[in-house]
Amino acid sequence: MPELPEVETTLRGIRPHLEGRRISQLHVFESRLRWPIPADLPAQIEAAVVERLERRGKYLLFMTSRGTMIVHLGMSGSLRLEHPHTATRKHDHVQADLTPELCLRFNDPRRFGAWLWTENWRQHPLLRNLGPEPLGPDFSGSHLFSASRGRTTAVKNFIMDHHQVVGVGNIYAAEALFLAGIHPARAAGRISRARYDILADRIRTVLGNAIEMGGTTLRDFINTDGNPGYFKQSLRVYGRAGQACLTCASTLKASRLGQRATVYCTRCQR
DNA sequence: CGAACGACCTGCAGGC
DNA sequence: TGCCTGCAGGTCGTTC
Repeated sequence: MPELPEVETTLRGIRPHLEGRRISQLHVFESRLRWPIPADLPAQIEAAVVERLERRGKYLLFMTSRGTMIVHLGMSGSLRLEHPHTATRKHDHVQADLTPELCLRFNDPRRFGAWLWTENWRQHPLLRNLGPEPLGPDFSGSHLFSASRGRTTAVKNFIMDHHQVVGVGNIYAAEALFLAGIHPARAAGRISRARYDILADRIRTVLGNAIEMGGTTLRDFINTDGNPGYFKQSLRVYGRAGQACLTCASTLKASRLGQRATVYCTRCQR
């Protein structure tokens, strides 16, 4: 499920229930995630007050005075707020108790997610070398342009590399390239400054719109399935291989780039 | 350094 | 119905 808009929607949904609140207990039901959950994570986070909940790329940061809990949803992870006495579901791996009436549960069938602890998140190996936030002030076409000089990798792979820009996953990479009229397999180093300006703008637009849609369907994240429910709305190319291009009506083509499914219009994207 | 690819894991859809 | 294959929203680590 999670691309950047889903992570941002999750953040907005759970933040009001986390910030300023103490995690009284952390239950680990299954520690075998992308990396093993550190054995001392419960002891580190327990009784700590979550001063702030932030997002960096697709990582959620539970910041306390003692350190930061890093949470990543991986490919299939989701967070739900529930009553602690309700039954857990299959693949619920972690539960953070907040009040006698409320806990945060992490469900992740594929277990590609992560729960880690760091005392200095800015220097953490997973976070240290991340590129700029696509919706922040440091991201621009000129940034993509200068970072891509000499690179032969396909532009789709390039914008999905979070050392260049964080948070552009497989869905929105395809969507942004369609909106920018750029062929996904074009070498990143052979795209002009002007086209990168357009691409950066489309990345911002497509992610911003998806976050807005998530925000409109978002309630309070309590007793929901953790799924914002807007996924697949208004996608122009992702999942539409073989169907008609919404711009020129020619048949959208599927291919694979970096072992990821890619859909594009051979006529609109060059 | 960059590029390509395997790896991690479960669930589901489709073909036979 | 059951078995097999391939595919899925991420991204790290290894190899060349």
